[in-house]
Amino acid sequence: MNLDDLNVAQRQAVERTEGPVLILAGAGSGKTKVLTTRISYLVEDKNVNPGNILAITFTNKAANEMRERVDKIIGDNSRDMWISTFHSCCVRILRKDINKIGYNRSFVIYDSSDQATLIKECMKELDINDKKFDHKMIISKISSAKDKLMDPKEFARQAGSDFLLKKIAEVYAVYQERLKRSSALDFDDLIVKTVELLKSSEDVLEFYRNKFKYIMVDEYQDTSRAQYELIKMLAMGHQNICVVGDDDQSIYGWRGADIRNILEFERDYDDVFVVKLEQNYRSTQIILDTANHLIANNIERKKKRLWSEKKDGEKVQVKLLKNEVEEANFVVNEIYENSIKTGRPFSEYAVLYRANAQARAVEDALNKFQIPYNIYGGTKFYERKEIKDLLAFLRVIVNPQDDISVKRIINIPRRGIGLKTIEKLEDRASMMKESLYSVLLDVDNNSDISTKAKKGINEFLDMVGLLRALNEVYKPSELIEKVLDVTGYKSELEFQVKKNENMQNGKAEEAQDRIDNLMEFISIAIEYETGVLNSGEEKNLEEFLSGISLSSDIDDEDNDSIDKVSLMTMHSSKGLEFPVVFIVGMEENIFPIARAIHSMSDAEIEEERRLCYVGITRAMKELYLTYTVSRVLYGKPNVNKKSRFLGELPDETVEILDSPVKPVEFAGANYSLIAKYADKYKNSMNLESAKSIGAKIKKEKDYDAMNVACGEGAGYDSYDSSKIPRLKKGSVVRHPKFGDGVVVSKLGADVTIAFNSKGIKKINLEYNTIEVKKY
DNA sequence: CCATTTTTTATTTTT
DNA sequence: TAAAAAATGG
Repeated sequence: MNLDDLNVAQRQAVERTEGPVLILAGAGSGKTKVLTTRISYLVEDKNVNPGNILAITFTNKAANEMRERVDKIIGDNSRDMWISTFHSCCVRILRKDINKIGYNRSFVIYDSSDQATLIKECMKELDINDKKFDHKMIISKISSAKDKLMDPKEFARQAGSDFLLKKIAEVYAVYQERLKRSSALDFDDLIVKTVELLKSSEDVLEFYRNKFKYIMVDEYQDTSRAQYELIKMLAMGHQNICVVGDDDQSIYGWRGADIRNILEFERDYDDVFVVKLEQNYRSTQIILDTANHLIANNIERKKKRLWSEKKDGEKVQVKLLKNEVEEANFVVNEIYENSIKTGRPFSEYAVLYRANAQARAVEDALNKFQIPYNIYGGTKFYERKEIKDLLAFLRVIVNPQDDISVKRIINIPRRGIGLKTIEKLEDRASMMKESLYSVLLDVDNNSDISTKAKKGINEFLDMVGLLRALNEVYKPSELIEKVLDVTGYKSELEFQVKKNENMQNGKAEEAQDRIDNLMEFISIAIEYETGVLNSGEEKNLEEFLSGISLSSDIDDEDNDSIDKVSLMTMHSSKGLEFPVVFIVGMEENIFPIARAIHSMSDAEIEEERRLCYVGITRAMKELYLTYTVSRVLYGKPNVNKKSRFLGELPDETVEILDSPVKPVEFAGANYSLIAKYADKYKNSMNLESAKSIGAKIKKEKDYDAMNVACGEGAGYDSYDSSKIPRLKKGSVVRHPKFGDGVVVSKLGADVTIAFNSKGIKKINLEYNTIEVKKY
């Protein structure tokens, strides 16, 4: 096999096939290339049977990409290889043998919202409604317990006498019981139960240890303790385990990723061969220097330094704007001008942010400029109501024990089964420790249920019976059509469209959208069927459903080729790259994000810093970082200091774009003063409070709040209909780039200005901020 | 039982 | 602000 286009380190990583190998792969250092080459090398040069190879990734996208690339090198040989995500690998193992630990092999997979519903039910059953017990908090505690392979008993033991933890332990126990009764596993269970299976059955463990003679794990820094344990069990015999990761890109600690897994890999295995991939093929040296300098502030890390052969490049641009609207306008204008200047398609630009809510302002600006964009994240296809309803029907067909799904659809379409009836049924189910469905089957012998409800329940049972019979005959896609038909779900939506057609309430469009989504779902099913046909596997509804549960978003391949700007959180940008990257919202409390009440621990700050590192290293050629004076948060304007991360960047690689005002520095400087008046506003201050504090400081009420917060009556102007009239012919202005000038003429937001140094220029105030001299 | 109004509460989310 | 949860009224 030809390894000529690998560098020395990459080559070492490929050729060291035996024993434990740790590849520390910096951002953009070609780790996917190394992994795919290594897999191919094993097969082609080392004559390893493809069936003996297991390659694990975290996302379907990564798994698909890896398989594709391996396919390209070694052709159809890759078929017997397991290249999959942790979760789908576990599903495959569990479908075969989960009965050995007392579960039903046709289990369903509960997603996070099913999980939330079930947790709430468990809390109700235990009479826990105190406001102190937030179901989300309980979910995350249980989830992190599972990440550590802690079962309810162990959890209760560790809770000791702590009241809160004891209560959570109770919920955890009931929750697991209910899951089992429903033949359901949540995402975490997929890992936990696989470990349990391997621990309890010597045969199964032996089988997979023999099968997977070579194991590779991608994104190792993101593995949880449970995943670590799983891999360790499988790799124990032959020790041919190769993990790839970058501790600096560990950004999922809050989701159970244990950074110790990678930091302590060398301690866990004997004679570990460590390779560092430090040559970056993605970014300019300027961008790498910026990222290196920032991440050097983290203490808990393996030292490494990325370098690139691309020595020249643009400096990182840092820009302060007045608020999130102007920030977005600046970004979009910059994209627009840059694309005209360089001829880059819009797909080469990305706007990254800390929280999804920040996308809105950017979206508005892009719409105003009529620039096409793609938002990643947000509401996912499979989380839409109509899709969830349909999925619930399908899940009940496969597994009527699934209480959560039964409850979801029992009254769709309406059959007079209300909350009261369901409550009675549930009580009975939990009393008898049986599933809801078996209580339904016995409804005629149940005296507390009204005749009307009984009738409805029997209708429901008949319908499910019919659909289950149809499932024996039809393919998934055809069955879906039957479901939509038999349940009347589709005709109900069609009726909604008709009914609201002539009203301007948007309901017709909404119903039509839902129909379209359902049709889209059918084509996904058809796609699945043809895909399965080619691979020669079984094509049943069960497999189709687990596939769907395990795929987060539809990876729309042709969507990538469409010329659109990408908007996403920094979390979802991991693994991607763009020639031009904007990171918006570089402010304290936004990024690093503020956590409720308590201040952040060092470890949390370090994770935020790693996230910033991930964001920066997405950029290939140009990088912009923006922050604002004030920003509307939860409906109220807030003033934040600029992000500490900006201060951690090296001076040499950063260019601070001239700003008309320096309010954030002022705000920073004034914090000690403000703090004197109101200590509680030290970290976060809204304009309301700034105004009153400012008034005390300045003893002058007429300053507008922002100027007070900025510490000075800067008298600056921007596009704001109420302020525009202040700009007149003859006004003296200062532009951030062009310096002082005089307004020559004004048409809408377009102002023509004669600059002392640059001559006459037309400036559009929608996306340029200029300073107006105070009268 | 169900639809509408009021109140509450705000990360990130590969599966 | 804006979405989700809870409360209320028909």
